[in-house]
Amino acid sequence: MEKKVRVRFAPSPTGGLHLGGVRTVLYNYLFARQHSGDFVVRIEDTDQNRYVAGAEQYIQDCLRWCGLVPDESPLHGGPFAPYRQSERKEIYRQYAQQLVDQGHAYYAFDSSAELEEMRVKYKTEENPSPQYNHTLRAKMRNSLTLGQQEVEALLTEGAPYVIRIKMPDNETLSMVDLIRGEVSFNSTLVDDKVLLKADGMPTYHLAVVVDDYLMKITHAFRGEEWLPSAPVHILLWKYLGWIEDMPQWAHLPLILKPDGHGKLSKRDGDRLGFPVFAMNWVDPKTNELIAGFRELGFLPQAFCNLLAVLGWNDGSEQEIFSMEELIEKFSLEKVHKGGAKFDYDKAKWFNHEWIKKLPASQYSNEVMELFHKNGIEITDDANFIRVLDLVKERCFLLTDFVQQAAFFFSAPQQIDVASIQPKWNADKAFFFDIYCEKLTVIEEWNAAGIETLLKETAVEKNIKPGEVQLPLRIMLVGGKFGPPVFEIAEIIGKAETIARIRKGLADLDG
RNA sequence: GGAGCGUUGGUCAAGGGGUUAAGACACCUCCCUUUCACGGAGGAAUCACGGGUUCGAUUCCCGUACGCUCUACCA
Repeated sequence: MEKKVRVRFAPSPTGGLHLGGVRTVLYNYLFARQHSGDFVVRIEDTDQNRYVAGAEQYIQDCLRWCGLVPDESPLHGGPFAPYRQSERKEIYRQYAQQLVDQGHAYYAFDSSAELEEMRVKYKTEENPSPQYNHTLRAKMRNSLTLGQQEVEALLTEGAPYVIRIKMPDNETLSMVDLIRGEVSFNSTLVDDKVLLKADGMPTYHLAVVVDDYLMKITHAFRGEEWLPSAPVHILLWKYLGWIEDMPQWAHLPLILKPDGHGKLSKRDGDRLGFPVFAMNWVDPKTNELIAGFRELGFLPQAFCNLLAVLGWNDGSEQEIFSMEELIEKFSLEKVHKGGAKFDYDKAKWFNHEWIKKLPASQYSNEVMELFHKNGIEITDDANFIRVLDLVKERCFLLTDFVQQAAFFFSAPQQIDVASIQPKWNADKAFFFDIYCEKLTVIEEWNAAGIETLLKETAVEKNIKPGEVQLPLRIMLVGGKFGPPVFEIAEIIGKAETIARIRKGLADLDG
């Protein structure tokens, strides 16, 4: 049978796309690819107040960066248009009405003040949050308690109302979750959820069922936090007469805070100093910039990789997976049931592995942009890529390239004289003077030659070659880092090498 | 309070009636490198607790504890 997988999103009140969201899409994507099925990503705009301008485009951009949506497939394209919830309002209303007509749902006219009153009135120690359920609904203002005439009068005069599902008493509702196996609930314990809101928009519960049916969805993955509302959805599929077509569900484990417990949130990122969003996001209300993995220097391959293995493992020792390998090896059966704490150190390790694994040419454009932002212009692409490949094993983030490679293209602003000074003396200064002169007339400019010359000159001047290597490095790169010095000298060229040594000598003098 | 779900080192985790309970990140020691990394060798550290079942439970069952999620006209 043809599989049709869908992911549904609601932009959070502040917007942004967090780790859990991307992972959900990723698992969906892998599953869809495995079964050569369709893959649908939808974004809710159910509540205009919550809908954040730009969120849709932003989410699409993030997913594109991750390689999870092809460019030609806009999130809301496809044969079942319209896709936006606001444009489907009438469809939901029609099914809600059907449920009322069949006696599975009812009108409720209670105002929010009345609901609040009910919650206070029936609140007890044993039951701190009373629910609008099979017992309490008899005490509220709804079409079950009001006479038919009164209900009709209220409806014709346009009184605000919602449609609530009428949960049956003591029925066992069960489903087979692709990850957890059979899960069951007693209907008595669940409340009469609102299906259609007073503004005529559906709640998630109604929308998800109606859309999944109409759009012929066969598989739906969502976060574990949805498990408690599964009985409502099962009942809806049943009451609407579609139970045979109910998609298979998989409830994914949560991504937890690195410290303590609980769902990972944006706040944790701020607090602990790591991103939780895929890409930079500016909260339109506060103008606050929330950092994203991409801008912080993550490779999409690494990002997907680390997300994939946070809650899934193929049983082998392999940890680095390309998208192709993930498609081949991913299986829902091996997804964990328990949540996993996010570990930023490990995340950086994944990125490091990918930086090393990929040829620099695959990310040189991004790095070039970073150089540009730091005021360093690159003119020779081939040379740039060569340098990146030379230093990449020292970089955990793309942004690390700036420190690790900037000195190849522009002389260090300032050198770490403090590291040389203690052992500096006139003999060494003299040595470098001579060395510069000899470099000027060296025949072939290559690392081996530059090194041999240094050693010979040192021996000649009665200095241990090792003692001048660190000063040389610091003069050339500015600090104690970077690849082997002689290779650096070879790449930056004769004139630049000599210039930097002379500059270094001057700095040490002063 | 209730319901659902979960619990292998600090973290991610493999495994699953009999094992020296893999591996990775982080941490520590050493080697390599007269820089910083990479790399290599080694170290410390784990089956939440209590009852069963069993010749034998980390593994199966039941409790307990703990944690999380939900308990909105949010998703």
